Amino acid sequence: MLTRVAKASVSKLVPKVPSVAGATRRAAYSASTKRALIDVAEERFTEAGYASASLDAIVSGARVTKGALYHHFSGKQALFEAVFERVEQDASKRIQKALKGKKDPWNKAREGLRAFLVVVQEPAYRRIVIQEGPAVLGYERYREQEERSTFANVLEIVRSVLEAGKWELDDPMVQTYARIFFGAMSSAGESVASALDPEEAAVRVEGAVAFLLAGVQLMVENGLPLPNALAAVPGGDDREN
Amino acid sequence: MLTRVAKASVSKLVPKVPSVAGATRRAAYSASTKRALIDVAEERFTEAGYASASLDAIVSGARVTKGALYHHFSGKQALFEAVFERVEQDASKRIQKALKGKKDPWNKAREGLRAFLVVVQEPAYRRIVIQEGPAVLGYERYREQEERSTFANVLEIVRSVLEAGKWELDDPMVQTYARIFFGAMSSAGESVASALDPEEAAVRVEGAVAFLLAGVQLMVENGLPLPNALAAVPGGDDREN
DNA sequence: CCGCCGACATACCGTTGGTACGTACTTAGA
DNA sequence: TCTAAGTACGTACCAACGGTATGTCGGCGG
Repeated sequence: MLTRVAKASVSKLVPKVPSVAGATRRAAYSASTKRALIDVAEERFTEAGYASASLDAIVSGARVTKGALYHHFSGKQALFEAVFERVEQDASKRIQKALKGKKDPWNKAREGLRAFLVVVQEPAYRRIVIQEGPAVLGYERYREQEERSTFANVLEIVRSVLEAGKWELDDPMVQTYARIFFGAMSSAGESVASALDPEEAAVRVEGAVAFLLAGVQLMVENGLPLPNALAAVPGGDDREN
Repeated sequence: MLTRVAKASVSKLVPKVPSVAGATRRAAYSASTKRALIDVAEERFTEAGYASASLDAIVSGARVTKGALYHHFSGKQALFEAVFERVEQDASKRIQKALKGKKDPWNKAREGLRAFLVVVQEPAYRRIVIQEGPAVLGYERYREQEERSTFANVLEIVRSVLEAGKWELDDPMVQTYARIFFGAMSSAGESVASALDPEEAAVRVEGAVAFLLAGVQLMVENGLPLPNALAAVPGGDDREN
């Protein structure tokens, strides 16, 4: 009964002409409840964390029952993954928008960093993607998801920066650089978000990254060596001390 | 009964003269079972993950009951934290050993990185510290723990590297650099450990970091600018495109 | 020798994720 | 319009798990 009311209350979402995309009315209802589930789940997961967010709370928040949940998702983890995906793609789009039109690799990097530092301060992204993502999904699935969203952005930025140099490096090496940067950004983002003064922390992070970028830039301009060679530094194998 | 046998089998750990440190025999028994709990817990947590590792399995593996567990620890999370702490300190010690005697900051950094890349390939460290640590402990407690172990090592390395430059930067800034590097290393470590060819991946990571280090080194030698200034780059506010 | 207390064991509870099954409402087809 | 089919749920239930309350046994100080 309550369910009926619930459906009625969101019925404005139902397309007037269920012709092609929205298809039938049933499908629209269905999609609506699925959305509601994901919405509430995102909220609960963000607030309470994955383990402490009970399915009962989620389904009651979405004004459905577990039957509905298990009709749309194979389980709690699948629901989390759906939420994860949406949060990730949201973030990715916003970062891409910040990159829009920027062409100079260095500015692109700085702008992307800034956008990321904004995104990473949102509770949902912090908790769901950075904090609990790897643990809940497992590193494999986590990586797969990232690969086609935020990490893709980082990869693009890193690639364009590295291409500013004349060295040509194979794709795995670019991936390696991107991995390193992505990890750095995630960690930095967490520390920014949890700092007493996030603004100040963000400034510090931007400064630090700008510094490192300047180092790379210097090497580019001086046309310098070994981009992907190992640290078999000629100086000496450290027989000092 | 079984418990009795278990205790007897490890009774060689009991000090012959329970005078000062080991104290009474009871205390020694107690410490022994606590150790056993942590041992088994580390194993189970590493294999199955935090959520899927049941307390029943852990206590039965340690040949005790939940009564014993809840006598020594306040709950599952506390047990995890004990395991976490041990794994972390183990890793920290090993890294410190690798740093032993190295004085040149750049070599120290490279050596520390190499040691870290070894440590991070051990399943226990990967799973407990990197993957599940932040999610289970929460970022706050996670950071507190790291602060006094592995992160301390990174901090020291970063500090010594940065001090190679003539700039003086305040402590928070050094912390920021260390955070960035630590995050980079964690992520890189994960990708190394989960790569099809960890050896090759490790080489790539070392190469990439060496490259970045070379950039910093270049800036040091050229006595270059703005270590902690923001990227208010004079070049232009990016009205390009 | 004895009373006490620490170090467990045992039995039990509430909650949770997950499943099996029932059912009402839609929609396609005649 | 009527009906058969199937989708999209709701309901009732279960096993497993983390956690707790209480009992008990053996060592240890006096």
